[in-house]
Amino acid sequence: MARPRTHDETVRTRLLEEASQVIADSGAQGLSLRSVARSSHTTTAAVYSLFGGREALIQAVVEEGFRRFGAVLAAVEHTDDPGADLLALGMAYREFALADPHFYRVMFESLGDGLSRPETPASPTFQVLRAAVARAMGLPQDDSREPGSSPDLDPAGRAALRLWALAHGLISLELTGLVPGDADARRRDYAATLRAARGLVAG
Amino acid sequence: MARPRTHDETVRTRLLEEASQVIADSGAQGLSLRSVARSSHTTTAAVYSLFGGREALIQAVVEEGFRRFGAVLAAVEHTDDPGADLLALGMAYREFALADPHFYRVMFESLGDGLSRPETPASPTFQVLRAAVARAMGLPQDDSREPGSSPDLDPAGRAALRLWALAHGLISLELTGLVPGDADARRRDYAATLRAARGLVAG
DNA sequence: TCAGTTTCATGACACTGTTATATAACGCTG
DNA sequence: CAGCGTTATATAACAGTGTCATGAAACTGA
Repeated sequence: MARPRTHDETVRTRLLEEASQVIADSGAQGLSLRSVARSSHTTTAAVYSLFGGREALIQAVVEEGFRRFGAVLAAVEHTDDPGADLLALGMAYREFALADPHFYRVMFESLGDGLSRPETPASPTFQVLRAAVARAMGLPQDDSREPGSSPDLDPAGRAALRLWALAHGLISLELTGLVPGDADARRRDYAATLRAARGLVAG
Repeated sequence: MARPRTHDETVRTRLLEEASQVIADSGAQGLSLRSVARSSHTTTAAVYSLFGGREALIQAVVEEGFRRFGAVLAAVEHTDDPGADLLALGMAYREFALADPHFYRVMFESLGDGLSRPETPASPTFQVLRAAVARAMGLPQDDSREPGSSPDLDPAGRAALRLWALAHGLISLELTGLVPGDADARRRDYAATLRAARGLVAG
């Protein structure tokens, strides 16, 4: 027919929520525009006018995911022990990933689908980690160099990237089922590995 | 019609090769049974009788990939410097992943699609890494404990898993476009990070 | 030779993303 | 308030998809 009244919850929001749910449940692979449109009480045309297509809808979900992710990491409180704070950050990171594995995968492991990744080392989410590392290293918390002067990273940024890679790698292997042990053991090993990673922030 | 003569290259092999090509080019997402069947001069029914379906075909490609991967890693020569050997292994690992990013992704990042992962910490490919770590640590090269006695890892296995996670994490982030710098810089940083990871094999 | 099994071509089914068309609702301008 | 352009959305069609049932040809082993 034609354009019906917009409800309290706007169509765009409903589509985003339903799509997020499907992606969290079964990954981006299992996302069907038709079924998402149906459970949002609209049609696929809405997806095209509001987002641009299937890929763009997924991209919107990913961006929403990064907002949530940033909030989770930023909520980790600062104590007077920067090393402990860093570990807490790593545990929060892991918890987020394991809570919604499919979601985490879509956020971090897409590649080449034309998605523009909102999470670059310059992004706010990364800066939370970088600042925590800088505290632990006794360095200034904000990158003091000229903004945009160079794509390279300062020492704290480099260390943060290494820690990030380690955490992400462990979690990624764990999600793929390649890490042995039960859930508790894996959690302990993850924490122990992060603690053993002090050397990564030095070199 | 009916079953035509089997050619020199059997249908199964052709399907596997075409599927590998498509996956290397555009990932598992872009694999269409119909187009793979067409370029293999057969029909989709062959995929079902020879493999079992789309998912099973992908799984077969993954297994073939792990065979190639194992061969690449096993081909890294041993010198009298176990530390350098370990680094060389890491570089070979990275080279394999960057040569066919889609392929690497399909191998390591699937999760929950019902694929049974042939690459577990007990698998031969992992054992290549574990043995190299054991040499570098001055430990016996083969896991001397009762086989299957425990799902846990021995010290060399634990260290190997950590190094694996670090390498995989760095590569995964790099494939997603989250590591700054040009290709040379990224390669150097990767090597530097592996060298700095000595602490991971201690704790 | 002859049953039994495997391979695979054909065709149908339900489903997919995308797009063209048409129309209803909104936002603006006068 | 009237009119107009823009946007949102329903409908319907198109080409493509994975899967499966049917049946026939080719292998296999006794």
